[in-house]
Amino acid sequence: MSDEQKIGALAPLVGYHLRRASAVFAVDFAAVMEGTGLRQVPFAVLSVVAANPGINQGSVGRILGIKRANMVSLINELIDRGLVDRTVDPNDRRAFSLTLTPGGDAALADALARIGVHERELLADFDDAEKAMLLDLLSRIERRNPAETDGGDD
Amino acid sequence: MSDEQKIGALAPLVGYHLRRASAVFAVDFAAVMEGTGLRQVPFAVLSVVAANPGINQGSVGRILGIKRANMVSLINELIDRGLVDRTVDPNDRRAFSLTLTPGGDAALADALARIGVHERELLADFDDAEKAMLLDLLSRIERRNPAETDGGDD
DNA sequence: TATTGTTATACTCTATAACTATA
DNA sequence: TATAGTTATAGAGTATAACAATA
Repeated sequence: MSDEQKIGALAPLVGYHLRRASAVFAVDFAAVMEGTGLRQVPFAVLSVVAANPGINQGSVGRILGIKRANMVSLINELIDRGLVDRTVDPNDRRAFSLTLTPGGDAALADALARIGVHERELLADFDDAEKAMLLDLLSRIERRNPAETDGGDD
Repeated sequence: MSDEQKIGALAPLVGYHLRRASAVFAVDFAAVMEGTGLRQVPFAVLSVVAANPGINQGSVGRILGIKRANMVSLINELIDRGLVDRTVDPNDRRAFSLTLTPGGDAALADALARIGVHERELLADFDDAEKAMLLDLLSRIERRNPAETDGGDD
């Protein structure tokens, strides 16, 4: 018993706490999305395609930090499930133009409703200023290393 | 070119930004630790053993959110590298008592020096109050779901 | 009966390299 | 020559189930 939470040298490390807090969100995300089959990364892809109709796979990957090679099965999965539509881009016949299907719109709306509940639950004791502060601090970290985190570098 | 970073519905989601910020830290962690062979999780194990001499594997797992089954190879790796010592606990002969070897102490000190550089770099534009605020906000998230994130539930 | 550690196994996520077709 | 997408593959990380030894 008792494991008194002595994390020693980890205590002042932002990297450690980011990893653990991120894991808390990931576990609860999976719980709240149960039954939909949508995981964190496919949901993010769906969001980016919705916000950028006609975008191609490479651009989605660059925005989300996903390598081109790993985008393939991700997009295939969303197409197989009828959530995304893929057509050859007439302006560049190497590329595919991605859009959400009506089913994709519905799945995204359902996911956003579930995720709204999940975020409100995990941030229940955060006031608006604290949540805004957290989003700002995290965004500043994200901007620190855009090149290395980018999905486009092979 | 240009991928104008339209992340759409992801923009206000703390879970998304936690995942991306955590990834930035993970990539830079790997870069700064290159050559040592220490990754994030084994480093965390080393830190917890150092802070709790004589602790057993299960307790380390519960503190760090690592399942017992996954602790085995983790501890084996640290022992094979001569960083951790494992002896049968005389008070409970099912359990092992874990301590750092002198080599483990040295490896941890070296890791902490490297990680100090890495954290200062990634948080270069954070003042002390902002860093303290971030640590506090993240710790409050970590406390939201200790049960589900715990490593001890099979 | 519960707990510590173990083995075996599987799935997700991420990474690299080599290929094709278009530009 | 560079870029979009693809295939194959490998290594982490994490999950479950079943087992032996000890409490």
